[in-house]
Amino acid sequence: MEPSSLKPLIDFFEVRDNLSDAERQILSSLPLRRHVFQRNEEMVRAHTQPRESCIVLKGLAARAVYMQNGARQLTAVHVPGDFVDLHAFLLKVMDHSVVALGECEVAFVPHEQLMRISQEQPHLTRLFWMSTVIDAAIHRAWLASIGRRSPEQHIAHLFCELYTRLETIGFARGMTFGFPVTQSEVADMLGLSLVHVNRTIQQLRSKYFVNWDGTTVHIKDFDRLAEFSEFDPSYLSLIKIPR
Amino acid sequence: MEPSSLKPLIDFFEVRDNLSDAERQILSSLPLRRHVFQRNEEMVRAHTQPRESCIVLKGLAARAVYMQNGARQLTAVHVPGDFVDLHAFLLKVMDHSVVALGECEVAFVPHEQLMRISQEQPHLTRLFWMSTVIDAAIHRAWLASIGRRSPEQHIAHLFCELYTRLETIGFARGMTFGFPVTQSEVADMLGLSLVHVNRTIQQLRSKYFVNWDGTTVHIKDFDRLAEFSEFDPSYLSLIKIPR
DNA sequence: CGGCAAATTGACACATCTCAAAGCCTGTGG
DNA sequence: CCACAGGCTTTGAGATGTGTCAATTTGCCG
Repeated sequence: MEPSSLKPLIDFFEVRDNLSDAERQILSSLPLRRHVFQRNEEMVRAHTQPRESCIVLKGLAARAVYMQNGARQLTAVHVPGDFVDLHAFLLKVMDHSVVALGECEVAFVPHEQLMRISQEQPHLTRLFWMSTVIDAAIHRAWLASIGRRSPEQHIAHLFCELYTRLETIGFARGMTFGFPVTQSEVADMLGLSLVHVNRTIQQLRSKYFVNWDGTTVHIKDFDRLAEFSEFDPSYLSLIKIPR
Repeated sequence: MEPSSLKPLIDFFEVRDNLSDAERQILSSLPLRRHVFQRNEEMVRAHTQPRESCIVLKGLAARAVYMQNGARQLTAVHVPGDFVDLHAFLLKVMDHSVVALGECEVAFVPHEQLMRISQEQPHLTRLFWMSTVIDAAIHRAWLASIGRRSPEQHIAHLFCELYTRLETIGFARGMTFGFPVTQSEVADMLGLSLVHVNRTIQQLRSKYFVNWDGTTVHIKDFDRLAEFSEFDPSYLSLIKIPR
């Protein structure tokens, strides 16, 4: 098997707009520095000033904001094809960290390359821009979840989101996807305690047709889960429109 | 007094990077449709497909996500100079609404203008992009607040954020700023109930050197408030760096 | 003065956290 | 192959935090 490719990134864009051959070519020939991170390793560190931005190729990553007492809040999960750290290109100084959830392979792209594209490729630039704007939409959906959904609904919504995003790029089949995450990490996504997450997951297992054994999520009835959690995928911008 | 100008938008950019005369000129000559919204009016509606994006000129606006039962979560507050709805330019379909908090004057810019800039002005495009990426950073800060800060810290953090942002564009002086907002609206920002917000505010008033009479926030000791709420303004990218 | 909208209070139910102890599973060394 | 260590998951119990409901009070405006 050849090394993980940028195909999921290209899929990410092509689900939402058309790419020209030239654009596909530019993306495919980006000089990449590949790296595999182990569970919990920081691939981008808060307060640093990165000179490259990373794309998830395989596995999962998450954005994390740390508090002084060591607590943290995860603010998004990223799947293969996500240009996770594009934010750094504009922010210059990171406001948060990006950590690996389970083993995670990423590709780093130098900012000079992004700058070149931003100078010469308006359409591709807009697609990059779109990717960060979708990240913001995901943050808003998470804010709604944490602020106004019950813990049960929140987890259900999270699973619907991840399944949908993974399915879009061909990384989920048969209502199943890999989610090698600790309950404590889910607690950091939900802003709850480990113990409460544990109890909530037990309720979900018994009531709402989802199962998660710590490694794999299996959704037994997606529609029911989506209805229960008020999941509406439109915030993921899964429509092909000229951008 | 002439009508509210785009000066705060230009200030927003110039705090973070240098603008050329040509760029300032392009911004100043954008064709604008001005409109004043009353408290609680929706200036951008979720699920619609706007053909223009709006900039706050005066007053405050907020992003809102609505749930089926009528509850809502506010995900950000916007101040004069914020190009609030730039997201619509890339998203095409809105995932959320933008509502006026108190009386709010905005300027709408047609997407054709933004498209023209994105085709011809790479640097200005990056600044627009930066503005949306800062919005995402604000969402992350709010996620951390709602998930990992106490209600008291959360409100304190919110006041620090707003004071800092307003001060930056010259809309706050003497540790005071206008915040003509209802406790119920603050509850929608914090993801809490009205009653709990009321009690929390009373605690803040007595303990933490802040006052808010429903119209104006007065911060008696900013440093103490910032320390208490772990406010670190770096997520607002207030540094002048070439972008 | 009368009428509202918003702020405040009180009482009580329910949700969530913390602490601490068990139970489970897996990899390793003997 | 078994015992044990370490990391997760699960449970229990009691302390706090938050929500809900309903009544009161306050402030502003016609």
